[in-house]
Amino acid sequence: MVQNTSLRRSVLVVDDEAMVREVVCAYLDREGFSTFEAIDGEAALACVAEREPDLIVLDVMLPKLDGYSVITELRKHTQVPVILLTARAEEVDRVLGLELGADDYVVKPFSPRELAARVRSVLRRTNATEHTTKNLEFDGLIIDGRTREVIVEGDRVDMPPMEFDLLMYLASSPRQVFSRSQLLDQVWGSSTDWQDPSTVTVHVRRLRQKIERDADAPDRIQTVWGRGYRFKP
Amino acid sequence: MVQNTSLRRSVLVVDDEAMVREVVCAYLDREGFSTFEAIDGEAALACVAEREPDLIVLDVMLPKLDGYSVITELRKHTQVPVILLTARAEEVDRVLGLELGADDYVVKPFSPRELAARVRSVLRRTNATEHTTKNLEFDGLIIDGRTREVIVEGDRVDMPPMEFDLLMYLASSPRQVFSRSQLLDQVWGSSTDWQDPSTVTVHVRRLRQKIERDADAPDRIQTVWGRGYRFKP
DNA sequence: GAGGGGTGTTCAGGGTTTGTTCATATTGCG
DNA sequence: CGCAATATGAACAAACCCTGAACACCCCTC
Repeated sequence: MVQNTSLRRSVLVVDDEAMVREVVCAYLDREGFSTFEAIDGEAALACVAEREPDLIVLDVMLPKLDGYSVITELRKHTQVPVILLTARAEEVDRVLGLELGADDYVVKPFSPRELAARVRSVLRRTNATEHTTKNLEFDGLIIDGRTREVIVEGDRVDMPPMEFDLLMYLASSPRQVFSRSQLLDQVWGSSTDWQDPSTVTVHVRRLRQKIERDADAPDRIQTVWGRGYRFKP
Repeated sequence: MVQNTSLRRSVLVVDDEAMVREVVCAYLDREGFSTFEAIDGEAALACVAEREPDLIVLDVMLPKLDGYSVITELRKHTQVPVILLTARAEEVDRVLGLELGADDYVVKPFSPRELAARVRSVLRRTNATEHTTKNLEFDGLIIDGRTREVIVEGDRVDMPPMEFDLLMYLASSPRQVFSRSQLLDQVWGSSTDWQDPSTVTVHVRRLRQKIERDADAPDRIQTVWGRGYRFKP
């Protein structure tokens, strides 16, 4: 059994077209995921048993064992998140797919960008149970990615998922400035084109109330006027 | 080799129809991008080699060298983001099947607004992962493009967005003289029409107050009478 | 199912920082 | 000395951020 010790999330891409696998994997690689490939349903199940990916991108139309059968089989053993690829809108039996336990579906043709966004989104949702994330420790602030606990000045602080993800993301690149749009893209991840950047503002405020010594004079999460926010270690 | 020193993101628009190029470029210009145009695949590759754009908007149907071939060629050397323009929905299937080396695609007819949104979205993402922002260090002056911090003689100095951009631009090309109009063009961008060159003067003054040892005898940012300003390393 | 707490999102108002303009003083050049 | 370019200071306008509260939603308990 190969343990996935990497900090990066791993994604298994299952499609019978080599070009699709290749392109999707290349893109996800660039996005910071580690990727595996499988050409059909049987190979997919074998790979899941062996590598334990954090998420599976699964084409519905597959030789040997189709996507629905793969999900059914998977669900006997694991709760690994699945994103379905379906060829055309008309063929989408979303009810069937989702009832079988898929977490999301993407209709072909899709843009790799959109798929990556869905992957991030689904991983975020299912984050609560599995994590291979890192632990960060600063002066008076400890962020435990494994247990999703935050400890401020020795006190354990309750942290909702979104706020934790935001804090984690900022703290992962100390001092770097992120715009609201970037944070929406990177932390929220899905369909962010029409979302309100002020969502970020509000979450930052709540975050500050929890981890700042003086909420009126933010020190850890600094505002960079006109540009975004920055975590100060 | 022309260096793209502008702080604005540059976009190369490739389409054989002059009207499309014109409309798209005009809109992107107004949105704060600097734009280049290419009429066919060969011209596109030449432009990429010469200008190194931050993103490429690429029509699939092109004379001489079609969009797919251009991407294939591009990917041998660079990871520059590409947004494909496709004339018909059916062609999108080919995009998926053949050349998903693109980061996104837009189906004609499209609204310039939508295209601009995609451009921004793709750039946000790629900008977040690649640290293309530079760091500059001089004697007693450190400019960190990633964190947007300036450190003068060891002291961290708060720097408003515009002043930082201006300093960054000047310091990126030490000794080179820039006229006020050039700076307006490159740092401010053509987003706001017909600006007052004195805006530059004021920002230079404030900049000097922050980074000069003696504000009355400017050393780092020198005035070149009748010509403009120059950064001295 | 029906409440209830917790979470994520949106919105409008107010305050602050920043960007720009303008009038005036100063500097550099012929 | 005259003219043009640049510097200065202050005031205005715009952009931006924070606050507070309300709404929608999900999950959990009962």
